[in-house]
Amino acid sequence: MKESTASRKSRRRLSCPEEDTFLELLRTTDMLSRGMVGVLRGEELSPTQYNVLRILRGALEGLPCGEIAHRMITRDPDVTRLLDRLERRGLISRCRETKDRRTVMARITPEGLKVVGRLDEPVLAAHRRQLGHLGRERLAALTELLTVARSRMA
Amino acid sequence: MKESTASRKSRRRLSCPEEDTFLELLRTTDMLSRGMVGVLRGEELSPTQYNVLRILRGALEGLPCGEIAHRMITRDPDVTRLLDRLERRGLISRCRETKDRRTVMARITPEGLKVVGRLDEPVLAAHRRQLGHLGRERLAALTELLTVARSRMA
DNA sequence: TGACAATAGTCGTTATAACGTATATCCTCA
DNA sequence: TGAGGATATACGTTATAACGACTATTGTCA
Repeated sequence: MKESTASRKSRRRLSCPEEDTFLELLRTTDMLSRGMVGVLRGEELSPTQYNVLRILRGALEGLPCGEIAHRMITRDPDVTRLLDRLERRGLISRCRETKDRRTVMARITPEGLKVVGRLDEPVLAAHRRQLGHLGRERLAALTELLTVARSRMA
Repeated sequence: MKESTASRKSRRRLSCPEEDTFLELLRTTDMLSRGMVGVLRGEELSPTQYNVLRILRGALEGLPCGEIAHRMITRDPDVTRLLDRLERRGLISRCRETKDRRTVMARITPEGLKVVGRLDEPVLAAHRRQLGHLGRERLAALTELLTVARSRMA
């Protein structure tokens, strides 16, 4: 194990606890995301698209584009073309507001609801398969740590 | 708070602890990554490119492309073109092996070393700024939880 | 040996992300 | 009221990611 220790030392000469955590976060998130991508592929949705549909399902009355952008997990300033693709597939509809003619409201369509609905079960199953082994307590601890991390992040 | 509770309930009708954790992970990682992107922009490197350079700095004797792909944090099967761009900028060099003529070795150049080197300080500072407030113990706890999560992930 | 599978890397194509800029609409206040 | 700034969205362009198919080289075993 001598050589492995040495190479590890040199490779990590600049590492610090913060960086270790950051890298673990990246790796874990990457792994989880890949799993999700696999599930969503069943309905030919990207994670971003799925995210939008979930948001719109939670607001059946519709939302302005900007609000969608604001609520997205991974911020995407170019909501326009994201919605373009979803509209082309008939999963959402858009219409310009009458009051403030700058804003465009997006709504999920019945077809869109069907698509997201078909994913509920597999998505849930994937989550359980990927993280279920941690158990309630550790999941709670993890969520808590992440919330704290983010709330004080500079 | 009545309405907010109700809407929250309906919005989360399908949520589960695993999903909550997953979403927190995504949000946190996204936030951290954005910070890094900002720092790396100083040298016009994408996170993926920076990752490759860090890997190659840890293996000055060079590595075959496949091994680079294997070590990357976020798996990218298309290492070829990633290395193309880095080679075009003179940050790495490539040459075909003589023994196994299928493999191509990539090495970091002195110029590449300079670029990564210039980032050491700012990257470290960013890590501390973003996660330093957690303190040693919580960082360790977080890293530990993530390692466990990943090691048993199905 | 020599056919065949396995491996390492490359490339074509399409979709998506990132960035800056443009356009339309609204709001405020002199 | 009307000029200037703010806001909401769209779009042009370039870079990158994702997915397959393709080529070259090596290893294996009948």
